[in-house]
Amino acid sequence: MSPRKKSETPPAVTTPVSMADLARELGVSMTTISRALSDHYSIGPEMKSKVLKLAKKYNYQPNRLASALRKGKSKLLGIIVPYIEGRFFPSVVHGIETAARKAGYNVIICQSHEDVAQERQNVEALLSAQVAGIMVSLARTTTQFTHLEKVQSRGLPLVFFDRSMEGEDVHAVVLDDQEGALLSTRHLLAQGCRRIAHLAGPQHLSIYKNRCRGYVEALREAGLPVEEELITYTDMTQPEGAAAMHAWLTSPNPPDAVFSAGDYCALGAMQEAERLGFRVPDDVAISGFSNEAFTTITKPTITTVDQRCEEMGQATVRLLLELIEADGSTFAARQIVLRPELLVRESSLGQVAEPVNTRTKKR
Amino acid sequence: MSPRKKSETPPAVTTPVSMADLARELGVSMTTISRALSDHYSIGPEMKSKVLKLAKKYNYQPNRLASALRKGKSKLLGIIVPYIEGRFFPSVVHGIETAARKAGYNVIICQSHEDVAQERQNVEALLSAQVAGIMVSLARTTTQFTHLEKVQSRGLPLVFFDRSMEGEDVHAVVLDDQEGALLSTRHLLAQGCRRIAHLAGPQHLSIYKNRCRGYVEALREAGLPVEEELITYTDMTQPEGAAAMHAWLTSPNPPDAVFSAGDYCALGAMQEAERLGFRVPDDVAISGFSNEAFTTITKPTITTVDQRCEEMGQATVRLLLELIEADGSTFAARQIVLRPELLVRESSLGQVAEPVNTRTKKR
DNA sequence: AACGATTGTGTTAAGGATAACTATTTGTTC
DNA sequence: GAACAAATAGTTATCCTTAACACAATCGTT
Repeated sequence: MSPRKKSETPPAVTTPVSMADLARELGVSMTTISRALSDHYSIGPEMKSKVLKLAKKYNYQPNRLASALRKGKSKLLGIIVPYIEGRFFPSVVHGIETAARKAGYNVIICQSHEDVAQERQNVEALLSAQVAGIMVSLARTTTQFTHLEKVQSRGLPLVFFDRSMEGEDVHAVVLDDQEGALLSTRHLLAQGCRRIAHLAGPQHLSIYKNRCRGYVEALREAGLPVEEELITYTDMTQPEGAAAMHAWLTSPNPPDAVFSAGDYCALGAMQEAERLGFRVPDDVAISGFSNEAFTTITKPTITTVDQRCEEMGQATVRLLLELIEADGSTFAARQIVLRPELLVRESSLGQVAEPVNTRTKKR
Repeated sequence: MSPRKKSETPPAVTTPVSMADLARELGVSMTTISRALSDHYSIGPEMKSKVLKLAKKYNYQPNRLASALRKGKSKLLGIIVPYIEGRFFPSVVHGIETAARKAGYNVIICQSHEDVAQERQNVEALLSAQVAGIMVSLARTTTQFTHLEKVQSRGLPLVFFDRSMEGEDVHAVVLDDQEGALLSTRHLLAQGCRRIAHLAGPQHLSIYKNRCRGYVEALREAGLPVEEELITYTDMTQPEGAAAMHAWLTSPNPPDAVFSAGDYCALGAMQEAERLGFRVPDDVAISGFSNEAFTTITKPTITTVDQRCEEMGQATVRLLLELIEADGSTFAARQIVLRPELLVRESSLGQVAEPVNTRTKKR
């Protein structure tokens, strides 16, 4: 009707071909086209190949909006993360994105900036974008979950990763933090260390609580006492690591190793130790957690625990897609626990050369 | 017909309310609802408030799929990056995501993995997701642009960021790499350095070519000769930086400063210098490029150039949205050039204490 | 008093894909 | 050879929102 208002469009605008175009050209109905493209049984092989050929010729791209609208199911997945910086989340997102694309899905990314209100808004945004499912790693401040319950009441699959709702009947992919701490502390013990300190994180966060548990477990295994003055609670930053280390090393009975629940904190501790004239690992061994990128470029390189970021992303997508394809029929909550990997590096290697895993992640 | 197979759905599935529901309840037509919600002039204030109230009561969320299908314009933006790791791209994506959300758009992220074929696929995926516009940072291997021309021929706004198509009639947001290199080299000169070497990157990439130009420009300004043996071409990795530095420092006439076009390479150079017994910055000053996270935690911390990641993301979105809203009417190609910021740190600070900017980026 | 302008609302037809239901032809079975 | 099943393709309604067009009522104007 209305004359399309492009009076002069230098790069001549071409409209994408639709099923109707193909149908017209072949003199068949749109249904036939639709079925042929989705390999429906009711279309003969001859017609199928004709349609496919024409579709390729015109480089037909299905309009996913239309498809999603009709089917009530889009090819979009939503993902909510606290932020996309540092090592961990970009890597997980990378894993998610790769796996999702392989399955023909696109991913919409939202950041909560560690804020519940923002997280709520993200949920709304994703719902109104009609995503087929949501993956979320909770903001630190999230203690109420009404926005997430709403997702489920919509019948939308929801999978948590890394930071999950604890003890609830939810689908989740998490790391076995306790195991990682256990491996790391055991390693320090194996290096001959006997007074192992722990730089702990905020204990209301389960990941840090579990890392502390693993540390304690390893000491118990070895028949060593858990000494209160050897555990310092920090916010896991570099300065606090340095401060804690300073206190320990200037005390009458300093530790001979430190297991930190985070790499930044471990770094601070290491730098402070060296500043005070202690050698790492000779005088005091150090291990961290998270396999931050910088742990391979410090001097010495820092022993740490890898969190399997990519695998976590892949597992999350796999679980979510299963739920989406099951279409609400399976609701046995599933928790996937990934095994962390200890990466032994220079900061914890005693002179006693022994067969250990010195492999670092390839990139 | 087929009995919906959820025999027992514990979390009772509620269907989202649609305009039709609101219309029925108020006894008006859907059009009225639609108009009231989009604040159309033809709806009376009384009716408007009634509709708004009801919409809020039922927490009505518009179905963006349907809206986008009808309007031919979705609230989705596509973004194609080589990868989402390291410092730069996550930060830019972060900036993009934040700015886009503020404007009511969601962002779909794709990775090309530095591969043209993948990039082509990404474009297809975004087109079929019916995004309203695309932001792209080219893969290194991209030399043909048919897939991107297709985007424009669809009438879809396209904005490049960081890695753009050179010399073409395109919209782009880039960093002034030459300026950054100029600032950095000038700073080394101001520190009293007179034999400044350059760790250069692959010269077929414009960013590295421009950084080299800036270096040369600064030397010229200072009336210094550009010596061939003081420029080494590398792939910008840590080992190659170390190798180059080794060669320089074992030569008869070693440089007293190194400007590296990348931080990793600068790091390698710095480590090698120290290994050879040279002190940084006293014997040889060093500066890098990119403001990678690790540059603040090495010892000494590394002087570098910040690439304004967040601003780049914001500017990219702003430009793209302008194009989207202009709806094909403005096609004057626009190039936005961001000014880099020199971050002076320990690796280049001579004993001559002078008033310089020692600020590092806060996080 | 009649007319156009203004205001407020309804009708209807897209937009592209798809699923339920129908209809036709061919092949199979007893 | 009649009945029935399988194979193949078409009709039509639907997903939800929006926009062009139509329509009715109120108002001011000449």
